[in-house]
Amino acid sequence: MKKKPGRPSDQAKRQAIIEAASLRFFDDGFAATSIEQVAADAGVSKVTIYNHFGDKRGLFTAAVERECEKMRGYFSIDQEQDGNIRDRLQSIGEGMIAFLFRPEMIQFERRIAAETEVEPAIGQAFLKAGPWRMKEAFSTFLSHANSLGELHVEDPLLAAEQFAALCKGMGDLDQRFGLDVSKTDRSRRIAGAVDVFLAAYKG
Amino acid sequence: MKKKPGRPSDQAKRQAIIEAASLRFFDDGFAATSIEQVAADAGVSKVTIYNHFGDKRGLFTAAVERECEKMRGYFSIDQEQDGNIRDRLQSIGEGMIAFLFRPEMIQFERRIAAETEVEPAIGQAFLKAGPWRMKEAFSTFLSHANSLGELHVEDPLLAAEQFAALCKGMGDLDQRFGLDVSKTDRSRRIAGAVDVFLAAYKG
DNA sequence: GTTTAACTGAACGCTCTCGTTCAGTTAGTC
DNA sequence: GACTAACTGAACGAGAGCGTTCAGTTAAAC
Repeated sequence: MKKKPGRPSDQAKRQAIIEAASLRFFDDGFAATSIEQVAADAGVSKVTIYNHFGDKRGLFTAAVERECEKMRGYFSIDQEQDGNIRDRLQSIGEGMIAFLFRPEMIQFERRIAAETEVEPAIGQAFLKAGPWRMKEAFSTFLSHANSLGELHVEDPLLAAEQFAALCKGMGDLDQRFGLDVSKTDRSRRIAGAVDVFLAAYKG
Repeated sequence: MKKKPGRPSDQAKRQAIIEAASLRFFDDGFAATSIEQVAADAGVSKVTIYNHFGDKRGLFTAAVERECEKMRGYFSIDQEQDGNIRDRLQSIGEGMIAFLFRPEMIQFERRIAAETEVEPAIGQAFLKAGPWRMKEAFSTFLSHANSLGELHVEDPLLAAEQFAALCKGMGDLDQRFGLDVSKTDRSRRIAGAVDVFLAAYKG
């Protein structure tokens, strides 16, 4: 199997390159990032990057994959929490917003959206790793609450979307277009989301 | 007042430049657009562009302003429609989504978001001309419905955000990341939005 | 030790676009 | 017609970054 002769490729270097590339790409953007800069950051020769990833797009794709991989770890909603349904919704909403409104996340989404134009697969990969995964996780939570009679939800996937959307409100727009959303604004939206959601779905 | 000697600057050319620049900038992006291309499109010399707008950013800013100006015309919600409140909400939701989910709008938002990083004022200008304006308009509609007793809304601005967010659901993400959202998906979300909204706010 | 292939550093060709310069033309005002 | 300033076309300088090449070094396998 592994009877490849010659010096083996250095996986630690490969990882260092992807790491450095992620930082640059998602901080500065695809066009504004130079391969030479990434090489310098990773402590590696430029040629090594081309050997590993072929070209700039190849490197970007690898960086996106790694970032999506990271993201997959984040979504898990405890099905068996205690506290009443109202409090649980509240805390789930807070967690979601805290996660989504981080500046790095906003920035990352901007980059992905921009590159989706030229490479639609990138957008899809992000959707699967992020939003859709979150929606699935939350909708199973809702199904569970439904079967316990705490909620009365007929379409858990739709309801999951609705709750997430209510929590964001128009705050995601403010964030994307450069404004900070204060803690109190976030709380107001989340509280309002819980109110509306329960008014519609209380069991 | 207007006693400027010499050949007057050609306002028709100026408009043609902005027009051409808008197309290129919002189709291809800021970096990918070359001044020479814009000059060719507008049937104008490159020097003329520099005389009018100083540099590339100046031209971009002018294009954004023009586009925001256009957008301001679009938001008006008839306060005195007939039909019950349910039908009116439905049709407002449909109008909103049809407007927001146009590919040109998605594209425009991507560009603005990208440039907001380097020029925060651009993001603010967009928010004021677009989302905030829409929110205002819809919230006065809600206030009106409230005073008629059709709805019971205590915080019209929050409720306006909620309705808009419910209509979008996660469809705006799908759009931004390269997927088409089908007519039926949109309708399902809008219908769901009306249901939830009325459950919470029916007078 | 020999072989094979990954890595390095530096240099190079290439292309692209911004922004400028300049001589010459054109469109209005006095 | 004289004046002034906007416009044109073409050329240029300058910088940046991609991707390649090459001679030389290093790390593993046999």
